[in-house]
Amino acid sequence: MNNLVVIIGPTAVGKTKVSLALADRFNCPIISADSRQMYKGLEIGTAMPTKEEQEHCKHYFVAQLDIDDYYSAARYEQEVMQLLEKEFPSHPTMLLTGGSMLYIDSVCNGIDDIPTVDDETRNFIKEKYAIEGLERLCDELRLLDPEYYNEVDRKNPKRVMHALEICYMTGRTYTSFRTRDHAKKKRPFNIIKIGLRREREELYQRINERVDQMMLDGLLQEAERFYPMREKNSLNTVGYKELFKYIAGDWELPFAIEKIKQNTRIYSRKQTTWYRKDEEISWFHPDEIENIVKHIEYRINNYNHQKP
RNA sequence: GGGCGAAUACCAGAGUGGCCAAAUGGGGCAGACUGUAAAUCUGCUGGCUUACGCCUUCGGUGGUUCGAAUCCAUCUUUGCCCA
Repeated sequence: MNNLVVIIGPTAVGKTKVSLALADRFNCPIISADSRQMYKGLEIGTAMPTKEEQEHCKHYFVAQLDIDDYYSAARYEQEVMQLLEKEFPSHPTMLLTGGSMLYIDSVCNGIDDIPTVDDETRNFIKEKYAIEGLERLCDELRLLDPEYYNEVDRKNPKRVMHALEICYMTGRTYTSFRTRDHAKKKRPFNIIKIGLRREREELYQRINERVDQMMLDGLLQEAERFYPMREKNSLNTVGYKELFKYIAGDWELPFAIEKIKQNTRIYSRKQTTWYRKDEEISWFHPDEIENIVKHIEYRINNYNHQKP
């Protein structure tokens, strides 16, 4: 059986370094699971693997989208599954690493097949929301999909709007697509989840230092380059959105930099919240490379012995 | 030396006799999460408690009052103005 080693951990914990070491050991390419590193041009702000690192080892899903390209976790799932099918014959152990938990979850557990919303519907609902407000949309959702109405976070416009989009576009309830059919999504490979963690104080220090380094490396210039496209979703990203405020004249630069650090810390905590409920993760300190390798080898052997 | 003012929870800052454990914002912490997720949204934030509730808080002390963050006296610190 083939193996997918998934390296996860909060931002700035040191995933890149560990995954490069593991790629060497297991002689395989790296599949990135980072929703922002996928975009071209965001090298500094997303701490994208460097040219040298990418030459040293093949990276997938890095710098391949344009800033205004549409993308989604579902599309990611589909593309990763295709890629794995192609790669497994020559690389029986593959590496997936990144901080975008929804993307990782969609690869490990699958994501329901829900149609992609067309622009027309999207704009229609968006306008409806702008004119009528969230409460009216909720009222409508209660009529169109009472079951989901009872489950959703009715204060979260994105959730409510998306459900309505599906109802409008398909003429079916959003609930009818949310089957969570895990049997259908059962993966034909072993998944080994490795979590990387550090003491919070240590992680925060690394975050702060990394942000300072990004500024030295030219993050501001990178942000200036993308300033005209600042409304794009892909640029609603820590590191850029704060500098856009500075460029617009709303914030002082030192304040913007502090906000980048602060929002990065918050982001790291949100990631941690996601990890806490996943009991399949085996945790290590990023410096314990040898232990991580041993653990992975042990798991692989174990899986193989279990097979009849 | 004289005059006026200010002191409120981690910070800023409302409150000027009971509806005040104290608005609001920031910060912090926790959580949710299936379609652009580094997004979006939620809860908590004096102590004890699952909760009802109880206890200790609004610079210090002492008063007035049935009742004080709020009124009075005084002390301390501090800001501005006149000398």
